[in-house]
Amino acid sequence: MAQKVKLSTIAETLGLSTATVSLALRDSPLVAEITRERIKEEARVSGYIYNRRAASLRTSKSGIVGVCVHDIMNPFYGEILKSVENELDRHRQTFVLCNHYDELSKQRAFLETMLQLGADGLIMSPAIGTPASDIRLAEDNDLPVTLIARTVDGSGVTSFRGDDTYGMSLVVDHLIAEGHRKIAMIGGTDLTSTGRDRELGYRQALERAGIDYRPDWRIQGPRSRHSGFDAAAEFLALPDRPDAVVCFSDLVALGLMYGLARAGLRPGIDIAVCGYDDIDEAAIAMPPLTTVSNGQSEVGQRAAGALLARLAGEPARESLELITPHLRIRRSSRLGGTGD
Amino acid sequence: MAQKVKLSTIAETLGLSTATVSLALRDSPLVAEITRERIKEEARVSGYIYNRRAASLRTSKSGIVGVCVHDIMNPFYGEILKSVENELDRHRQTFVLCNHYDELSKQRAFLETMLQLGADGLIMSPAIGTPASDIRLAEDNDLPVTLIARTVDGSGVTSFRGDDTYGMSLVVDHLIAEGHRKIAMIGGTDLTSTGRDRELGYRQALERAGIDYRPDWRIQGPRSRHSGFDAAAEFLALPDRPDAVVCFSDLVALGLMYGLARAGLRPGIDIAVCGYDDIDEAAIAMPPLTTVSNGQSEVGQRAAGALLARLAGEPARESLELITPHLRIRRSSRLGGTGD
DNA sequence: CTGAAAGCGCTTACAG
DNA sequence: CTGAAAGCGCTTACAG
Repeated sequence: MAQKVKLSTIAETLGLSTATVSLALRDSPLVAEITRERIKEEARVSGYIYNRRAASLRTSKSGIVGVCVHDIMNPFYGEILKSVENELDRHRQTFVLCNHYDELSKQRAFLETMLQLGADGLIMSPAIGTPASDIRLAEDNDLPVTLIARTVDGSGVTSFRGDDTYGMSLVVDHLIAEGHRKIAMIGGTDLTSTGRDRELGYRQALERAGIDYRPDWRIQGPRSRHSGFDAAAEFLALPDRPDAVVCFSDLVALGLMYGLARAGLRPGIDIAVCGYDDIDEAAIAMPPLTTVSNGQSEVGQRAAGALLARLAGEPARESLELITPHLRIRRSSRLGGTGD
Repeated sequence: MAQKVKLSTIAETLGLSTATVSLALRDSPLVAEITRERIKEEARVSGYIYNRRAASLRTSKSGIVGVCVHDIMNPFYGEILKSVENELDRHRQTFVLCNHYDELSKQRAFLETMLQLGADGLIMSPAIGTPASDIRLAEDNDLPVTLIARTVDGSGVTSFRGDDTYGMSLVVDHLIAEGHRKIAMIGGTDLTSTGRDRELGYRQALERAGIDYRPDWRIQGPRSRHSGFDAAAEFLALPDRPDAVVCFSDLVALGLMYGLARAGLRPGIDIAVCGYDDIDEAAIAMPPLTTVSNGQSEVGQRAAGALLARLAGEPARESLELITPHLRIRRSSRLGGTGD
């Protein structure tokens, strides 16, 4: 491009003012239909590129929404993001992604960048240890925030997530109904609301059934496929080994099943395994994985919707929107039974 | 924030000019050390937020690099992106992600957005059907492009990808060495360079071994775990069924293995299955998957490096940088054999 | 229905 | 070592 084409270039070529050109390109009815068409045609043929930085500097709207999660390669987040993306696309918002890998410094750098770029809003699954003040910093600088999957107390904003305590209790109830009494739980951490809530659901369900909680059957930590795989060895070495396992997530369960299979134990035959999230892979895994549908697409859609409402002027308020999870019974938990 | 703090606010407070403040905040030696410290301190306590839109409007540098791939939820791209992210992070570039899902319109919308935001550069794995002119449009508007994983002829820019033809021939050679003669290939499409090149490697390896290519043993299409799973039925119905399969990707292979196992066929025992890419999961899968390491992190790192060089002023040139793939032999391909 | 002018918040020569 | 002034490319009252 020899010479950059800008509004004023078009205005000069056509003998109009930049004001008219600006209005016409945004389809303002203030400009006569015929003038509008001439202007648009000229913009097209001259290869005009709208300069959003300039516009944004003037209007203080950027059309950018930031999205920050633990790791987009995790299908659980991926599925949420897909529905967020869908929703934002329809409102012509550009969507800027970031992984924080639970490093507060990464999350802060991203937040700072969004502030500097004048982002219109932020959707985040806060990193471990996020203080409420980080979220208020954004809000105080006109950057509305909506939380997903995890909660931060005192943030003053709306969070969307599944009802993890209830969901986990559904799984454990199911295993108990299948006749299991020795049920381990693998994965998750006390440091996130998700981890705490799912463990609570596990303990409550045991308690309701009159089964003692055994700390040695609670293996904390794993949150990925790989660490689930690694946990198999630890599980197999457990004293008085349980015959059923609930996992923090599907990813952990799928990794664990690989690990158990490698050790010669057949998931769904020798041992019951359940996951959490009902990611796409759960239904086709071998064996098909019993899990809890955690409403990823609903979380994404509602979170995006709530953020758009904030952009449209709705005030912030602290609230927790719980999506009701559903049990998906498949073969991995039905020893000797049938199922898909 | 009652009142937005800007450069001029700081300048007034301190009785300095905005020029001095601007220079000081960017650590210019033109400003006296002591003045610089006063300014930075004031910026800190007043909660100043640097306005990148304004700066970028002035300098026409935005600090943004766009990255556009088929689907970031695909671990193959995820692994590339992780290393791109690493590299860009070190140069304090903000990294804006986009999935095009092989829809040209989505890719174009993203390209347009990057142009409007004045992005400094673009890394992309071009959508099916991307014309060279789309890439030249970016280049002509001062938006340097580097391609990954796929190539576009006549683009005039550098591409980084694995040597797919050679890589696929390694797998097929290995199966032949294991004694297989009836080898199917599942997945991939003629519409991408990756699909074409991997199929070519398959056919060349067969030819070298004097084995006829059988079109009915070439199942095109699958490129995801789910479609790999679905392809199992088609494969099982094949006339004169092969006893070995090479897949377009690990994801396809992993899905296929789920499908075969569900049908009662044991991958790695009754049938040999190989993947491509060597994603993290391949090594822990059950059975562990024989595959080809495709150098994802090298692709990402070198592509990011090349783009940074372009940003630093290096001219564009059309070239193809092939990363040499390596065979990873695991249990899925060694019927009756041993391995990890 | 269209135009002249100010201003968004920075950076960059240029002057002193 | 610091300041005054112009300008990046838009949009928005305001006037006509």
